[in-house]
Amino acid sequence: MQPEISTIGSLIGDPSRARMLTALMGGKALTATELALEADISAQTATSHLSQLVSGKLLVVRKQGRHKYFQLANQQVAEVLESLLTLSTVLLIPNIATGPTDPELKHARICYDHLAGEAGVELYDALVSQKIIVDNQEQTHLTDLGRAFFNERGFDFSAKGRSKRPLCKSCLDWSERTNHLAGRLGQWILDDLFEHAMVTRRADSRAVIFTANGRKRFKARYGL
Amino acid sequence: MQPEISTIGSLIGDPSRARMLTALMGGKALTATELALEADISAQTATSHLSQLVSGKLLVVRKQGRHKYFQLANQQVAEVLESLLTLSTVLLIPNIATGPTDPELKHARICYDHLAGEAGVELYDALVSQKIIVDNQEQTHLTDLGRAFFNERGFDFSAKGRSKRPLCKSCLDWSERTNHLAGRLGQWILDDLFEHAMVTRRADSRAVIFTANGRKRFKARYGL
DNA sequence: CCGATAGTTCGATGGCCAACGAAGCATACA
DNA sequence: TGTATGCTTCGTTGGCCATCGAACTATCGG
Repeated sequence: MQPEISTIGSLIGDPSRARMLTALMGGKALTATELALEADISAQTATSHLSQLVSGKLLVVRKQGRHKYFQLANQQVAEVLESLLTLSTVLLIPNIATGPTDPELKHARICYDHLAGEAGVELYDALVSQKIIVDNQEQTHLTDLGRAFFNERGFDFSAKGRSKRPLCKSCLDWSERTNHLAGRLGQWILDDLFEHAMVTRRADSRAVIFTANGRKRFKARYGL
Repeated sequence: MQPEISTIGSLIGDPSRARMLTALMGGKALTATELALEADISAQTATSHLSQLVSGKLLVVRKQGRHKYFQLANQQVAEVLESLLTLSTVLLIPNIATGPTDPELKHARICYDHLAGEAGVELYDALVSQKIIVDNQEQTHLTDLGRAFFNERGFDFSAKGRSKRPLCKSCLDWSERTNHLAGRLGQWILDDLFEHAMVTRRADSRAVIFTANGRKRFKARYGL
């Protein structure tokens, strides 16, 4: 086998060791005592931690008289720590930039059988502000107004008993971090878009592409 | 405080969780059962691990009927795992590219008071192959031949009693990962190089620069 | 409704490991 | 040579946590 990532993870996973490692991120070599103070632990405990870090090859050590100087073993170790520090701040300030980098995917894509991405979120918001649907923490309901709205556009409410699948459901959008519409109604809308040639889709991609005037007709039909 | 890196580290630090996370590196969302199989643990244990990963924000979960689909929470998580995987292979196949990127520093630099970098390592190897010094695991000794060699070149062996500092010492080279010569003899050689104007040094840099014909004279004097 | 499958909760068990006191070794300095 | 300082080794203690059996809820497919 090989040095598992779990081994490295558990080395970083101890609070005292993590504090030592971040202290060493500055690039300067530090002595065992300095690192013990940094981590706020006794010298004995520090010795134990440091020998683990050295035999785990995260640190290298240099003996200089009665001092022992420790530093990060190489650039890769620094990179791991750097990415961990980045992640730890990202977890604090949620998603500045999330989701796919592909702009087409980000704009509109298929999520199982319904519309997701920016277009999906815009649609959802538009339906909410028109009081066609009501968003109520986890649950989404169709209003009477909404029932008329979709009846008008050809949705078959009589087929309802066929399945226990809910009519409306909100689905957390991966790239946008807000809701888009799932459920039978979400599926029907996507079908509707294909049927009226407002969108097409490329083989082997989840991206949904609006046709020439498709976006305009989409906005008109759903009140965006 | 904030999500400490040790928290993230310990989440990755468990072997079962690490296997789940690497399985999710493919980008596909996997169900709890699939991940349990992947990590070779029972469903109960998997539930426990997965809820930890979700509340630690390394994973996001989507409920789809009676299935739960897990995937990496965001790009940063993937980056952390990627850097860990890189590190774990680097630890296997030591240093393709280590040390300073600055070529001057890499080539020759001062390590405390002696010569390090490529030039330092070449010198050390040359002295070993000429049987001037003997490298013996951690300890380096000057041979009788070596004693004559350095006496000839002006090293003052009589000053020995002045200090307990060892005559010869090997020092692990940070960029090259092999030995170079430290100790009183290492110091003397560097002084020798400056004295005979084979090298110069720039203010504020540890880099050692060979002068016009300095490198040639260096090689000649020490048998490289 | 029934059986099957997916996932959960609870509790008990066992093992690992961080922490430090005490004592020891190594080095430096006067 | 003696004394302070830096680091280590040993053994003990205490707490945390991965694991799974048993029993439970939720969902699907008829």
